[in-house]
Amino acid sequence: MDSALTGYSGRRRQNERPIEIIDAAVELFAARGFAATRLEDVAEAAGVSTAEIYLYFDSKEDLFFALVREIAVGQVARTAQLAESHDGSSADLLRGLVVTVGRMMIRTQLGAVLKLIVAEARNFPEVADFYRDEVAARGLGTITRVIERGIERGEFRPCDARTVAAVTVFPALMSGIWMYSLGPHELIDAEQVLETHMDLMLRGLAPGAG
Amino acid sequence: MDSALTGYSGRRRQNERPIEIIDAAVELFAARGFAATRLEDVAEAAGVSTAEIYLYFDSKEDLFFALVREIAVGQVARTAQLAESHDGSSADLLRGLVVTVGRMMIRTQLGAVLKLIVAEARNFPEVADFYRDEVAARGLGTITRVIERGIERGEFRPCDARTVAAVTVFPALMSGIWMYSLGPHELIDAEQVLETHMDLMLRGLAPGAG
Amino acid sequence: MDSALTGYSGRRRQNERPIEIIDAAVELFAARGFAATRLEDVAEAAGVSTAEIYLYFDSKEDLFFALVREIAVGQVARTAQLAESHDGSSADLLRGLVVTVGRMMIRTQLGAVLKLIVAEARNFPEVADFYRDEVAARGLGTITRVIERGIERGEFRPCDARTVAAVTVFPALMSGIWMYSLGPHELIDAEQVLETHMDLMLRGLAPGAG
Amino acid sequence: MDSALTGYSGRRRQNERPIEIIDAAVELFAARGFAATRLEDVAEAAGVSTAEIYLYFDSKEDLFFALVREIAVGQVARTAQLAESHDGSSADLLRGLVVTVGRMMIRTQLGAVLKLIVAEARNFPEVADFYRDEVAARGLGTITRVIERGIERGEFRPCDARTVAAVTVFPALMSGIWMYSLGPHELIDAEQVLETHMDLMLRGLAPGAG
DNA sequence: GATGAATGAGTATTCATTCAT
DNA sequence: GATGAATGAATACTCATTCAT
Repeated sequence: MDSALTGYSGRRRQNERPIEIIDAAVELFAARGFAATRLEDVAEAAGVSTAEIYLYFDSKEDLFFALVREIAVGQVARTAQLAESHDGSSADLLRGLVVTVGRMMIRTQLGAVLKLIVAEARNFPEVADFYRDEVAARGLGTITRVIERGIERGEFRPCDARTVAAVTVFPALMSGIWMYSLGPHELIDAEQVLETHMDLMLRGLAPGAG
Repeated sequence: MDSALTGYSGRRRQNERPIEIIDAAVELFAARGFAATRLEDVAEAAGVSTAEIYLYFDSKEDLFFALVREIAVGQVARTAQLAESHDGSSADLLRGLVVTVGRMMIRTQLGAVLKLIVAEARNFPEVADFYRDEVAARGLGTITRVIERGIERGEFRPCDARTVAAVTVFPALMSGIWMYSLGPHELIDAEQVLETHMDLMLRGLAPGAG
Repeated sequence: MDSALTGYSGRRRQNERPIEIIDAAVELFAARGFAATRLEDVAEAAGVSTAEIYLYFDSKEDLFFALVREIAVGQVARTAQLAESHDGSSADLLRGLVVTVGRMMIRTQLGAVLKLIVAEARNFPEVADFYRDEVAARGLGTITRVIERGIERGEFRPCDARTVAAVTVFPALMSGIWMYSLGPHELIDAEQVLETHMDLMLRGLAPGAG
Repeated sequence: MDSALTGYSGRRRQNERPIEIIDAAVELFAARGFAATRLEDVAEAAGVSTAEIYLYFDSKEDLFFALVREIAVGQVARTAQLAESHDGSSADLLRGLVVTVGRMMIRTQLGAVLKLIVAEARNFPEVADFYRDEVAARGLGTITRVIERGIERGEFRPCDARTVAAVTVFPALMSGIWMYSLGPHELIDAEQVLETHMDLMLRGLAPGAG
C-alpha cells in the first residue's frame, strides 16, 4: 500500500484515464463493496477495457488504495478551507461548518466514500489507518480548533473540545451513511436532523446558568 | 425474502446448530462483508461442515436474511424492554436509554450488525427495507415516545420529537459503526462522546429562558 | 456387477420394498438418466427414506444393475411365452408377435427401459453386454426361430433368418424409443407404422415370382 | 433456448474454437450423457481451458443447445441434398437414400447425436421439440416426397406415404442407435440389416398381383 | 498505448453415502 | 429395521490477471 496510499506512484496521472477509472470505481465500490464489484464493470463504467485498468493500477487492491487517497486528499483540503474562510461568531462558524459538511455528506459522494471506508476497514487495515489519521483526525482537528476558539472567546462553556467536536460531527457522518445505504425515507429528514442537532448543541454549549 | 426475513421458515431451529451457524456468520459477514466471506470459513467457525449449512439454509443469501432477522428481532425487543422498565424523570430515562444502546453498540455485536446492514443495503434492498421498517422505525419510535412524554410533562422544551429522537441516537449509532470499523483509538473515546452528547443534548432540551 | 446382474444377491427380495424401489427407479432413471436422477427422488417416489435404499442395494450403481436384471428377466420370459402360445400360420404368428411387442414398447415401460439401456450402455459396458446377451439375443432368437419355421414350411421365401428377424423388430424398438423420448405427436402414428411395416414385410417375405 | 436453438447468438463462430469445443462435446455428451459429462473433460478434449468454454457459451446447457443446432442444421441440409441429386427410378432413389442415411448413422456422429437426443429429450423438452420439428419432420418429409413420387409414377403401390416413410427409416435410425450404444457385435450386421430391409420393403412396395 | 483472448485459482452448491440412534 | 443428521468429494461457473498482437 505504500505507493498507493502515500506519495505519488510515478505512473498515474499522466492523462485523464486514471481519474475516470477512479470515478467509476468509487461509485461501484461504494454501492456494492470491494469484493462484489467486478473490474469489468468498473471498466465499462469508465469506458475503457478491463486490461487498460492494469496500465494505471497494479491490481484491484491498488486501485482501491489509490481511490481512497484521491478522495481523501480532496476532502481534507475542502474541510480546512471551509474553516478558514470565516470570521463571524464561533457558533455561526461551527454551525456553518457542520451543516455544510452534513450537506456534502448527504448530497455528494462523501457519504458513499465514508460508507465504503467503513465497509472495508476490517479487510484493509491500512486503509482504516490511513483514513483515521489523514482524514478523520484532520477533520476532527479542524472542528476542535473552532470549539477551542469559542471557549477561549467565552462563546462556549468550558468542555473537552475534542470530544465535543466528535459529538458535533457524528450526526452529520451518520446522516451521510444512512442516506447512502438505507436511503432517503419519510422516517428521517436528514437536513432537519442536522439543523436540530446544531440548535440543541449550541444551546447546550452556550455559557450560562447551567 | 419472504420466508427468510418474515415468518418462520419451518426448518431451522430444530436444534442449536442454526444458531451457532448464525453466530459465526454474523462475525464474519460483519467483518469481511457478505461477498468476501467464504461459507467454508463460516462453517469452520461454527464447527460444522460446509454442506451442513445447507441443511438449515437454502443459500448463502438465505443465511444472510435469517441472520438479519434473528438479530433484529432480539434488538427491537431489548430496546422496547429498556424503555418500559423505568419510571424516573424523562431526562434520566432518555439518558439511560441512549447510553445503554450506545454501550451495546460499542461493546456487543450490535455495532457489527449495523455496519453489516449499512454495507450490504444496496446489494440487498429487501434487507434495507426490512431493517428500516422493522428495526430502525421501531427503535426510533421508542425514543420518540420518551421525548413526547418529556414534553408533555414539561421536562423538555417543545420540539419535533421524532427529529430530536434521531439527533439523540445518531451519535450512538455512529459510535458503534466507528468502533467496529475504524476501531478503538486514542482519537475518540466513544463512551465519553456519548456521555457528553447526552449532557449537551439534555441541556439543550431543558426548558428555560432560551 | 456380478452379484447384481447375475444370480441373486442374497439380501434383496426379503420383502416388497426392493421391488417398490426398483419400480420408482425405473421410471426416474429412464426419464432423467442415471446420473441426473437423485437417489432422494427415487426414495421419495418409493415412499421410503434415502437411507433405506442402502438396506437393499449397495450403491446407486447396484440399484441400477438390479433394476436392469429384474426388468430383463420379466421381458424375456414374456416374449418367449408369446411365441410358444401359438399354432397358426407363420405369418400370423410373426405379425402377432411383433405387433404385440411393439404395443408393449409403446404402451408399457418397455420403451422406457430400452431407452434407459441405450442411454447408459456406454457408461456401463456390463449392462450393455448383459442386455445384448440375455435380452436382445434371446428375443432375436425367438423371432429367428419363427422365421426359420416359416421358411421350412415354405411360407416364407428363403433368406437369412437372423437378419430378417432384426429387420422385423427394429421398427418396433425404434417406435418404443421414439414414443418414450420424443413423445406422441401427429408426425408419426406408431401403431400404424408397425401395422404397415408388417404388411410390407410379409408381402416381401411371401414366396412368389419375385 | 431461443438464442441457442434458433437464430445466431451473436458471439460464437468468430474463430475455430467454438467448433472444436462443440466437436468435443458431441463425443462426450453422446457417450456419457449430458449430466455425466464434466465440462472439464470437454475442455481437455477440445484442448482449451474450462473457463474458455464460457467465452463462447453461456452455460453447459447453452453448449448443449448450440451443439444440437449445429449438428441438426448440417444433417438436414445433407439429407435434402441427397434426395435432389438423383434422377433414377424411385426404388433406386429410395434405396440409395436410406442406405446412405443408414451408413451415416452407423459410421459417423449421426448415431451418436440421435442417441444423445433420445437420451436427453425428457430433460430438455425444447431440444426434443426442436429436433422433432426441425430435423425429424424435415427428414421424414424428404422421404415422404420420394415415395409420393414413386406412387404417382406407378412405381410403388398406393399407400400412406408418410407412414411408409417412417417404416423405411426406422430401421436405419435404430441401427444407428444400436451400433452406438450396444456396439458392433456378431449378433447383428447393421449394414446387412439395412440392405435386407430395403429388399423386403421395395418388394413389398412393388405394384403387382398382391 | 490498447485490447481480445485465455486461464488459474477460487466458491457456492449438490449429492451419494455413512452412521449413531 | 428405519432414518435424520452429517459430510467428503465433485462440479458448474466466475473473475482478477496476463500477454501476444
